[in-house]
Amino acid sequence: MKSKIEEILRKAVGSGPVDIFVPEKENFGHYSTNIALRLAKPSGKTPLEFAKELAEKIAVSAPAGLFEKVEAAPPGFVNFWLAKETVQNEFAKAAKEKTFGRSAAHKNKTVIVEYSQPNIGKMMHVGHLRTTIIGDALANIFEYLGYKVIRWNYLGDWGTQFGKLIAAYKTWGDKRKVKEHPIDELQKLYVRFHDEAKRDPMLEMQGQAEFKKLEDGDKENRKLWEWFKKESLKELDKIYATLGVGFDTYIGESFFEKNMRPLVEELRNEGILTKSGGALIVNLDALKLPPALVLKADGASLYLTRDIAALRYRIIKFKPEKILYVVGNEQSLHFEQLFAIAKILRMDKAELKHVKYGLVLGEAGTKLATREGRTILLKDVLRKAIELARKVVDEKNPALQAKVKDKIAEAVGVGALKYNDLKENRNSDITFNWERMLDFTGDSGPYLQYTYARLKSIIRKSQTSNLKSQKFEMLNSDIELALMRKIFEFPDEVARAGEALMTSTLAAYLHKLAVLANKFYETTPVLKEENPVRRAALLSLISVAAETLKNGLALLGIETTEEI
RNA sequence: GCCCCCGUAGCUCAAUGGAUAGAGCAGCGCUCUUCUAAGGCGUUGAUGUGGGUCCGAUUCCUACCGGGGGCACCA
Repeated sequence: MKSKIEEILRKAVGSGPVDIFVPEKENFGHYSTNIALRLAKPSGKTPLEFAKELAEKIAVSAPAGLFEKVEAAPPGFVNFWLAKETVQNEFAKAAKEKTFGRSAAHKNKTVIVEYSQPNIGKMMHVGHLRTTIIGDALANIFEYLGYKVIRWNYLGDWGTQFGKLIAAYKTWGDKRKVKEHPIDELQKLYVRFHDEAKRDPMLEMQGQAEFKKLEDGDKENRKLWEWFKKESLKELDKIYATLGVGFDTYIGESFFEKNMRPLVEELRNEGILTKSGGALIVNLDALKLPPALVLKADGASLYLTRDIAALRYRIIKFKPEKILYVVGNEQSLHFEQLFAIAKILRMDKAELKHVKYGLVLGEAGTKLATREGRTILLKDVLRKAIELARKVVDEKNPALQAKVKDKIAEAVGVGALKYNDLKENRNSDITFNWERMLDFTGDSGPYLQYTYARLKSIIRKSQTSNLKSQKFEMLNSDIELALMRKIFEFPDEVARAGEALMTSTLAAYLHKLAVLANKFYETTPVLKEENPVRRAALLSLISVAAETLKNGLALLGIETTEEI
């Protein structure tokens, strides 16, 4: 609908960009534009005059019966109200299409979304939640918009940290213990290493040496590394299963190990390498960036070096239109440097975007650090959320079967965590707060899931299988029309989320949709409706509203259940 | 010191340069013999400070104040 009005508007104003938006309040129209405010000046008219003329022009030129009215409003808006019939017809179209809003417009375009990126040998903590669910949601959105999406879990499976882990294992490790609880033990070793390294600087060098050996192909270190990686992946899979998140590839940093030497050669040939304190750097003064270190004095590679190689690989192999790096704010400099070097190496054909987000800070408001043992484990957060959800289900809906309750608890617990994060768009840091994360009321995941379940409950009780009524002229009340309009805004909202790389606008839209659905629920008794034609139309409306909620939540990676 | 992010209601967050700055929580008052009260209705309450650009600034520029993060051999 939005694009249709834009087209009409474009015809009326001639050329140039036009922009239609849905105003906050209905008394400013169903759709609105501020174009008169922008175009009035060169015409010598006041914005309001310009808007009035534009409104009159459109009222005449628009297809008959499309609008109920088109009005100018101070200081110079043009507001559009759709006719009832337009709303009903447009809704009918949405109701007919199963894949409403899904587009094929970008069929041949590839987007690589890099997200989650856990480190092998360490447990995932709350910080990983943001990258994992934001990345997953963006991947879903781009798929919906018709892109070919590559979901890339770029594992942190290489680097000095493994030298440190290997050194720690060799010094204090107990093979039997590690076999029993691999990740717990490895994490303990890692923390101990950093703890003792504070007192014993030799340890740090030992760690670096072990990594160098690993990178040089030392058999024992290689074996240990493989073992740690295997165990880590098992652990990670459990978390991803709970989160309902999947990937197309787990190719991580270690994959690019073999590219390090040629890459350094290439950088040398480009003439952009400088020696500095034994290490090799790329000077980025011209771009007002600090120098980027690409090879350590001992000849071992670095995160950035591997990232350059990974970028090269992706561009050659997949020819993506965009690469989205869903990584925390704290790595801004790293990506500025990476993108700068990409430009120098002429690897900037793809649109490279650092999709950044604020840090999750501890309850004290400071950074959580695994290496110092200050961390909140993701598995604990998930477990706690699901347990709490289970308690609430028991309270609210005790009659359900235990198995059903478990399923609901998982959907609700995980949904609450995800929605809580995805509804926010700010780059600002989040201070970790159990209460807020596990709030199941108000503008929350469970609220949307609850709305869905309520709607489905009506349909179940109606004992009708035919939900295909198209007699939408029977639906005339303000709330019914408002709900229909909100539903067919769905594709516009998905497109907007994709353009802005933002999940918050989509979450806000779904919340508004749910508010309308609940208002409808409270004010319109459906099963008591005596007119069978209207009853069928109402059921059809409920069915489409529920589907839209379900589809929207699915884009955010949130499950819905029939009962809650 | 330099760079990045942020500062909106008591709290946690919204607001593609536009209209009367939106939600949720907490508070207060209603609302379950009616399709799930995880709900609905009502109500109290906010743009860090000073300049600037603009017809119009929470949004852009600038200075300051405050919080968080980063700044070479971690990732």
